Parts: sequence; structure tokens; C-alpha cells
Amino acid sequence: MPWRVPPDQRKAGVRPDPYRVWLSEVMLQQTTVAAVRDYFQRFTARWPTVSALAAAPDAEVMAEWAGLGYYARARNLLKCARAVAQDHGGEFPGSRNALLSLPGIGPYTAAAIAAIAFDEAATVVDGNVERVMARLRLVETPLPQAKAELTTCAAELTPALRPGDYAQAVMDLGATICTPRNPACSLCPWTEDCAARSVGVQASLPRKSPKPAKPIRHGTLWLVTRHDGAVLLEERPAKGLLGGMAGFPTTGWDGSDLPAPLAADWQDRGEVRHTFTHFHLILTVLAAQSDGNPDRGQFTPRTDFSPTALPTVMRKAWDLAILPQPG
DNA sequence: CAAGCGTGGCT
DNA sequence: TAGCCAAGCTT
Repeated sequence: MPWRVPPDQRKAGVRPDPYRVWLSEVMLQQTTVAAVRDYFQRFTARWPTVSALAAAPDAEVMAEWAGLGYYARARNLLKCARAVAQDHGGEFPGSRNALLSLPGIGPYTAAAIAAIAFDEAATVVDGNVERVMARLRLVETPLPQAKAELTTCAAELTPALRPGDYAQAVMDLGATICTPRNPACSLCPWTEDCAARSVGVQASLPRKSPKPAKPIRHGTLWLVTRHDGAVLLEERPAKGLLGGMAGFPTTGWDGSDLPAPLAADWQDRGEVRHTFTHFHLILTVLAAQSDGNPDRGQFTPRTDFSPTALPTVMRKAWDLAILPQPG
């Protein structure tokens, strides 16, 4: 993985760059390695240092993050970069406690940066570690209730020697061997120590309290193109769903009923279905060509617009309305 | 502290 | 295929 320092360089005394550790850890929050890899490459190529990122315009960073999800991470990424640049002389603070005070850095990420970049004996507790600890110590209390107990287990195992390597190792163990469904216990270095395996219940741990069903919500999206090809976009409010991202004007998605951004001869292009963390969305896509003056948003020249700069639900609407219709 | 917040891959 | 899941943070 591009954010890791290869073993031969590690043996030569090379420590990971805290900027790259931080960026990768934020991207990896609730996100798979496969999804992160290309985003990490693009971010580090475009902004090689935290000071370079701090100087970037908000809209460019949000556009580069588009598609990765949990967009509050991108807003906090910029806040954090600017805090490091302005309040810490462009260098990440080296302790877990100092890192914790920065935007978007919580208990897990602070510990991960402190351990991996600064070799502090901080205890990392992510989903992988929770699973490993629940099995190793046979913790049958469901998550999230068991979080505190699992953190205690993890802390008891954190070594003073090479805590950064240990942190990555225990997470890798969870990611590759102590996996959620079919753990490869025969390959596990802790197989003889594992309390869950000794009684055969490892695959059923950790227990999780049931999640509420996702409701279905409905809305309308308006896709307006001007005759010169410009596209009507608006920046979504900074807080809430898709906060700070560019998108096409929509109604609210919870029953609120905003009007169309302008009067036009709307064509029904069909429905977009998209599932967010806590609801399903069915979006009716209406398209029109108009040179009118919109009440919301602004026309963006077609040459300045790329659907890759949009969150996925918006990109789906674009594909539906603009791509050649099947048949 | 429970709820809000994305997405894509896998079964 | 519909649900589950992933290297969580904020309020």
C-alpha cells in the first residue's frame, strides 16, 4: 500500500511521513483499502505536504474527495491541515493527546498517527481490533456496548517495543486472517491463545446489536443545461448530508418540498435509486434546457464541469439524464 | 450517547 | 439480492 514505508527502508531508520499517515488514516475511516488507494495517490501527487493542502481552495479538495463518501471527513481534513499549518508550524504534533484536539482526528486516528508515525505506545482500536479482541478474550457483550471492555483488552496487549509496527500488525491480522465471516484460524499466530476458538464460537463474534431498518425517502432532482452547454449546479449547505459538495438542485429528501430552480419544460428522465447510511432514496430526475435565470445555483461552463467531482448520487442522475438512452 | 453521515464490494 | 460490512468522527 502506497502509504506504507517498505521494510528495507524501515530497517534503515526511515519513519513514515506523518502527513501521509494522517491522510491515509482519515481516508481509511469506514472505507476499504481498495477504494482509498487511487484517492491517496491523487491527493499526495496534487498536494505533497500538509501546507500545500492547507493552501488549496475548498472546492478543489471537495471535488477531489467526491465519490469517497463521508464528506465531513474532507471538510475536517482541510480544517485540520490549516490548523497544522497555522498553529503548529506546518508539522503534525507528535503526541496522541495533541493530535486528538485537531478536527477530524478522534481516538482511533490519534492513536494510529502517534503509534505509526511517532512510535508512541498508543492503543489503536478500530473495527478490526475490536473483532480480534472480542474473539481472543471471548467478549460476548454486543457492540457498541462492548467498546470500553475491548479497548481495555487492546491496551493490555499494546507493547512498549515497536508499538507502531504492532498497531499495523494487529489491524492487518483483523483485515486478512481474523476476518468477519470465515476467519483463517489455522494461519493465526494467536490461535492457541484464542478463547473464542477454544469453544468454537469465533465466527459469531463480535456480537452486534441489531440496526434499525432503513426508511425509503423520495425527492426530485432538476438537471438544467443551457444552450451553450453550461450546467446548473449548486453548492450544498456545509452541514448535513453531502455537506459542502457540488450537486444539482433537488427538493429536500424528507418530505420538504423546494420548488424547481426555474420555470422550464421538464422532461422526466426516470428514477435514480441510491442507498445512504440510514435511508434509501428514490429520486425523480427532471431535465430541461433553459437559458433562464435560476433562483438557486449557478450555471457552470461545460468545460469546467466534470461528473467525477460530484457525489455518487449526483453522478448517477447525470448518467441517467445525459448518457445515451438504452434502446 | 445515540443518531447522522457514503460508498462499493461481497455473500 | 438485499443485507452486511470496512483502518470512525461529530454533535
